[in-house]
Amino acid sequence: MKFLLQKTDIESQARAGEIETDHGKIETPVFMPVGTIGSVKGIQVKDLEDQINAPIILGNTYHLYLRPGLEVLKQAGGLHKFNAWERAILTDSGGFQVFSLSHRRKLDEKGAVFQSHIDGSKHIFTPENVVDTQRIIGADIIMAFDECPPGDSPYNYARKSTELTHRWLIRGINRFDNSDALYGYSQTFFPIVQGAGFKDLRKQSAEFIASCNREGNAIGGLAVGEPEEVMYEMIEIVNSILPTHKPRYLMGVGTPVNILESISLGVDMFDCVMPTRNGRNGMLFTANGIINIRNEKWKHDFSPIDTETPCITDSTYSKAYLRHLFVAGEMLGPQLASIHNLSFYLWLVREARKQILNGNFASWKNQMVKRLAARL
RNA sequence: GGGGGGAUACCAAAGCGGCCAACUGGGGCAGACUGUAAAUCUGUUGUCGUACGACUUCGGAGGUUCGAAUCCUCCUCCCCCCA
Repeated sequence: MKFLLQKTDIESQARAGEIETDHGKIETPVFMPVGTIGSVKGIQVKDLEDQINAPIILGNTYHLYLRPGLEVLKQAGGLHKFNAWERAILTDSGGFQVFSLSHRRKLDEKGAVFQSHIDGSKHIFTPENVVDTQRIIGADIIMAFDECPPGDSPYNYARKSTELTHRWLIRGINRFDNSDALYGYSQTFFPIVQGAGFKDLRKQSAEFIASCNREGNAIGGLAVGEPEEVMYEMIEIVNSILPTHKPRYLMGVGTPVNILESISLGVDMFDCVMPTRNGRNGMLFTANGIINIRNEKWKHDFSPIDTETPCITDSTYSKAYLRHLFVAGEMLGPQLASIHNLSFYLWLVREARKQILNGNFASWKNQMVKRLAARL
């Protein structure tokens, strides 16, 4: 993987760059659609390519390990072959499931024992075997196994957790550096900054992660219950420490406003389930604010959802029709909404990139944040 | 012609003397969702009021009772069975 930093904004920390992988180039800032179990829910690969034009999507180690399982993935020749996605893939390590499935896992120094949410069977995840699994999945970018503590974690817990994540990181790096990619293209390994909502922990963690000298770095443990101001504060501290010539990935974030503010703070890569999950539940993101497409007020509105988002949903269908599909429980509704939302997210980050390259990012961002805040 | 069963809120359907403004489902309306246990979950749905509460409801009209969606009488309408 290579990262080229093309331009840094004068008035903010925003950057435009380009990541090169063996599965294509990724212009940054970028938003990566989440495809947890090897599928961006409800969306075909061809629409991800042609409509949404995503250069990279996510997969999840925990979920893919449980289903379809390593045998199938290995036999398929990796996830790219399995799901027919020929562009880049990043896999989360299962660190988020340490948080989201905390009630069915036990942590110790060695790793995490999960009780499968599918059949209750027990599975051990360690910093080492999570690297092995991601080798088998064949993601272009693989993530360190971390503990993502809740946003309201007390200091002592956050400190211990961060230290554990650091020890796990050493082990993960060691396994990564002593193993090989399986399918003839290269993989890279991103470590993850933790530290919950505490400045000193974030600072220590960022310094530690920077010292590991990997090709890119991630910021985890945010947007997990802490106030937004705290999140921004943590990003600012961490980004003042992480190297500028490497991509910075803010994991799991977020709303369109979160993304613009974080770009402004120097983040290059994002992922979030919001455009797909909320889209399936009838929430549409537009340049002029949020729409709940199920609302009665759209019943007779035959205009497009958004005139700025370039995709089939917007160019073909009206709000009234989308509302009808949702109200009637037609599966096409969630699918079209997901296409729209992802197209909008990708449009937004491409637009941000354009503005950074133009040297007009800061004022554009301030204007966009105001528009995005509306509820239509 | 004879016999039987029904009518409850937008729909379906419980309730069969007080704990009933009325279970439950659907529908309607609204909300939530941030490295996906989610095409899921929550609230609300007689009227007025933020609320305590007040007022009008269980086909219609009368009646019994301290008290009726629930019991009685008559009326209207619907369904089923036998001729």
